[in-house]
Amino acid sequence: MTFAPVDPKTSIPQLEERILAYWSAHQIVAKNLASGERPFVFYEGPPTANGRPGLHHAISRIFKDVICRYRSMQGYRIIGRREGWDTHGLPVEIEVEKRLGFSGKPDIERYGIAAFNAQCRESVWNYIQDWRAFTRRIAYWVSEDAYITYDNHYIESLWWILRRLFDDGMLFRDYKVTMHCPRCGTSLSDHEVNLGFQDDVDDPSVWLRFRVRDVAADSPLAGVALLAWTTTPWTLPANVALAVKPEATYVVARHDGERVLLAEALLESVCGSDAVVEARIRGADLVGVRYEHLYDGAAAPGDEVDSERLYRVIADEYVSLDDGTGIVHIAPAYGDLEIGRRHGLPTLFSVDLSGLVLTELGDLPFVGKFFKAADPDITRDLRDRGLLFRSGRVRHAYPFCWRCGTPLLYYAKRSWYIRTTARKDLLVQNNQQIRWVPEHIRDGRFGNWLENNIDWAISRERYWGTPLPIWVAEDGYTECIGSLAELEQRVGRSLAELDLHRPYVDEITWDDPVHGTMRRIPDVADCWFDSGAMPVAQWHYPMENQALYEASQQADYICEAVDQTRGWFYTLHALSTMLFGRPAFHNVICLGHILDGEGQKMSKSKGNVVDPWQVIGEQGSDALRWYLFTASPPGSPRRFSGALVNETLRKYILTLWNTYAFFVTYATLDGWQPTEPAPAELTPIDRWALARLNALVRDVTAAFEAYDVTSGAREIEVFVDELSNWYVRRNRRRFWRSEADADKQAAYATLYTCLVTVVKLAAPYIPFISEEIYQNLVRTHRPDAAESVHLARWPTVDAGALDERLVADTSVLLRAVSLGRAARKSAGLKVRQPLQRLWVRAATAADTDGLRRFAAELRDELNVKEIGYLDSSSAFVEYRFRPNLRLVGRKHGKQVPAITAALRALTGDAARAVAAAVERGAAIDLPLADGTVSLLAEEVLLESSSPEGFVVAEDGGVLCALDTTITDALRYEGAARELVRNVQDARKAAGYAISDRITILVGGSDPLLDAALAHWAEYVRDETLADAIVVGDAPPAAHQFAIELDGGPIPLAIVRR
RNA sequence: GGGCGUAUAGCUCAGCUGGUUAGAGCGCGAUCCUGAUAAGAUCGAGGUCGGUGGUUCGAGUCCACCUACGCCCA
Repeated sequence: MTFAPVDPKTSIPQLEERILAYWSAHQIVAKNLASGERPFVFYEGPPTANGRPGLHHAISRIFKDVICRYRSMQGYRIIGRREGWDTHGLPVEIEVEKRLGFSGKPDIERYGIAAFNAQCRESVWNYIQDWRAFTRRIAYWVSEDAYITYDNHYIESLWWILRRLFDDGMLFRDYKVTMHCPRCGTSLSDHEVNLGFQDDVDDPSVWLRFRVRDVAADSPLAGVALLAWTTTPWTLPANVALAVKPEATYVVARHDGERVLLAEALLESVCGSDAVVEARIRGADLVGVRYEHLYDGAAAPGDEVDSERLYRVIADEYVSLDDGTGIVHIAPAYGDLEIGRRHGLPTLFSVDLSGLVLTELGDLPFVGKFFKAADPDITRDLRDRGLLFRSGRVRHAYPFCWRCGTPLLYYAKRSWYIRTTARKDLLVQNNQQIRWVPEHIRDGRFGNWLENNIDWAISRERYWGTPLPIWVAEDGYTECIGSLAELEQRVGRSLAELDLHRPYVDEITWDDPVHGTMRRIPDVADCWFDSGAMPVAQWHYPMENQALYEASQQADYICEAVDQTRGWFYTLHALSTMLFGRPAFHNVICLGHILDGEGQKMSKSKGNVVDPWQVIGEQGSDALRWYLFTASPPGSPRRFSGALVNETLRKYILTLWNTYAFFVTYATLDGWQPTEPAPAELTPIDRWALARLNALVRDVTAAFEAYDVTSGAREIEVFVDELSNWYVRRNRRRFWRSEADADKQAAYATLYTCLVTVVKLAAPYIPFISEEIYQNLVRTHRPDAAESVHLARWPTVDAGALDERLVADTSVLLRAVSLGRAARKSAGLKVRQPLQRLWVRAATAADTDGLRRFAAELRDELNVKEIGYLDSSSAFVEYRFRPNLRLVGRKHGKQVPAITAALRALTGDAARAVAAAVERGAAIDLPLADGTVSLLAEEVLLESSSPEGFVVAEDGGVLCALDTTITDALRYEGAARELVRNVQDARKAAGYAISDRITILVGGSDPLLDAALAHWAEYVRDETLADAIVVGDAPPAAHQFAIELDGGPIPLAIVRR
């Protein structure tokens, strides 16, 4: 058995294609999806496939994927790991309308709903091939056994849900304010409204008197007029109440001989400075005060109006004191519906759906006029009746129909609601059981949304959606149908062939013996209802799949972008709470949006949309995945650029790849087998690697358990860097050696264990490279091992291998190495020049002991012969002291500045004595201006500085001092090493094989070179595989070069034997 | 207008319950090391930690207000 050779320069995207082929040939995806025992429930939030998949789809898909893969490797069986497609809704309709050149609902009706919906159904699949290919290429592993929201089975489950809500009294009909175009006769979506906002619209601005009535003659309110302000006089007949702010102060003010009531804060802006305040009243105390209404509004047919509730003052937080009078005219029909519902107010109308003032208002001059045209008449009428306090004009923003330019009406229409407010407490309570990543969503954006919960309006006057299964008779008798069987029972025939969409469902009617003909209401459901109901509907529950549904009632994990807080996250949560009283999901990762390199939102119109296919083609899926996992925490918005993905590729993916390639190269040369018994003896650095590795397993597992995908990946990244740049670099010679001893076995076994384990940890993140490395390292030698790294078990921590002290010691060592290099740099001494001695000291005695353990590594890395350890007994060290603020600050508080100054002032013998005490762990007494303070050893931080005559570098309590004296012997050795390096370079340049033996020809004379060769010839021969070093001219086949030591260039040559 | 979030080096990001001289990677310049590496090391330039005020012996960190941007809602 041998490892397959590894090309260090392999094309990663091509490698990924090969892995895809492997997965497909061996049905790895299917095996993975079917694997596992304990259930782990995942819900796929369904995207709409009517556009090409973009980067933002990539990120949510891979964040879904990574958790499912992790759980799967832990032996969980993932339920619900399947595609889902959101197929209904306005975006789909608009897409089709655009293609057909339509400009509104009348066009659709003329075209025919059946034909239109057929187009919608088709349009949804336009990009499905792109989606499937994309999903496969980024290795998002889901079953193609998709749930589809337009499917009859899916819709039937939705009907079951609606029926349950209806039976519980949770589905009800009420008004809803919509933006209505009186010319087109249709509601506009928010999106359409936004298209037609105009700034600077000229409108009337009128202040009105509402006279107080039914108060005692001695009340301060007797004879007072409430002042209210409006820019829509046409809504005045629909007035049902006046609202004040509960905690605001209102005043009765005498102004121009009359007494008016308004908010104190707005008195001056409305009445000027000469008004006299007669009384002050809190807003809350005005509640219930009755006033004389201006016109009799009209109730809608069938509405019962409770006249007791009409024309009174109410108090509501919604009232603002920014403009107007602090008293707000409330007309629920035309915009104030929410406040009306909060206070149980009736709804009255003043204009109809064509925008004409209702004839029901009686004998008034503006009846029958268009609402905007009625404004001047109404103003004049009120002035004539002495009810107009003041009038003027105002310029503000107002919405117009984007199609025809007609001013829009806010208009309360009949609509169907789910009574979520009835379960508000439970919604809030259940939210507390959910782990949100990032955490702030729970009590922030999502929590606030629940706190301010309003009933969910689920009906839409549209075509392509789930038809609401509500049938109504002329007399208002209403039935909600909960299944196809129920409907069949009503009509008395099979409906097996019925498409559960408009217009076919609309054609289903029956005669109720008591109430007459039952007809379906024309509305369809809000498409968010479709997706929020997926836990039930994806299994066609309760008609089918009871077991599957039972097993997946609550998701362990879901993931979408943050814009879903009021979308899918809410609808899932609301329906689960309404139907079953429990949250729908336990853990949720809420992703931030992807921005372009400049921090701008990616949008087609800006042309800054990055095509994920291009990135994948250039750098591969793994690089893209790793970048998206590590670049920033999932909840933050992230800037994206291809350059950063490339950096990920170079810094991480290729480092891992090259470490692996190094291992395979030498293991193959040596014929090393992973099946060989584990070596009995490990060196400290081997034990370090394994301790680090096991700490990594522990930490990455903990990160995954906390759904902290990013931290886990960053930990792996640090480990791979240390493995490559410390373990492998330090141990290269152990792998090169020709003899196969226990030490070499230990190095192979250690590196092998590290690679195999890290690849398993990385597998959920970067499934392709992990698979490639796993296959070659494991499967080549152990055919009984799992067929894929994704079918392998997640690594467990070997507690016996953990060693915090060893890991800490190594990190001190790495710092000392770095400082030693810095010292060499500042002395201008190459590492190649050996030096006699390095003095070190660390912040604590324990750290210094750690350095002692790794003295050999330190000598080798810094090329010194000896290491000396400094302490207070060394006369040539100077000390500085600082308080350990974390401890001293808590204990001594305000004395900190004095203590800091006193410590800093210590010099000479006093300093030496303190240093000695601290090193012994003894307390010290520090004299201050106002007495003596006793400090414990750990409360004093010790720094040593500049011994004379040494080159020093210091950081974080670690000090390195280099003895820079270069004796002749050291000089010769340095020259010999210089020669070796130059010969090695020349070998490489000449293209010789690693094992080729050579002769070195010295073409000149140099005293230093001669002396170096006199002492170090054998060393040079060994290192360079030279059989001989001779003086002489280069033969024709030789490779010529030159080196410079002390003097001028010395010509040299090598020749292969 | 309201809610939530973000703001730290040219770029991408760390910075734990307040504590010592604010860090890393990339990029730039210089030097070095290297027979796994598209790599690595050291040094340098680059920061009023978005702004103002406050609490504290001590604020990037806590509080208030403000600014810019993003998302959601109105």
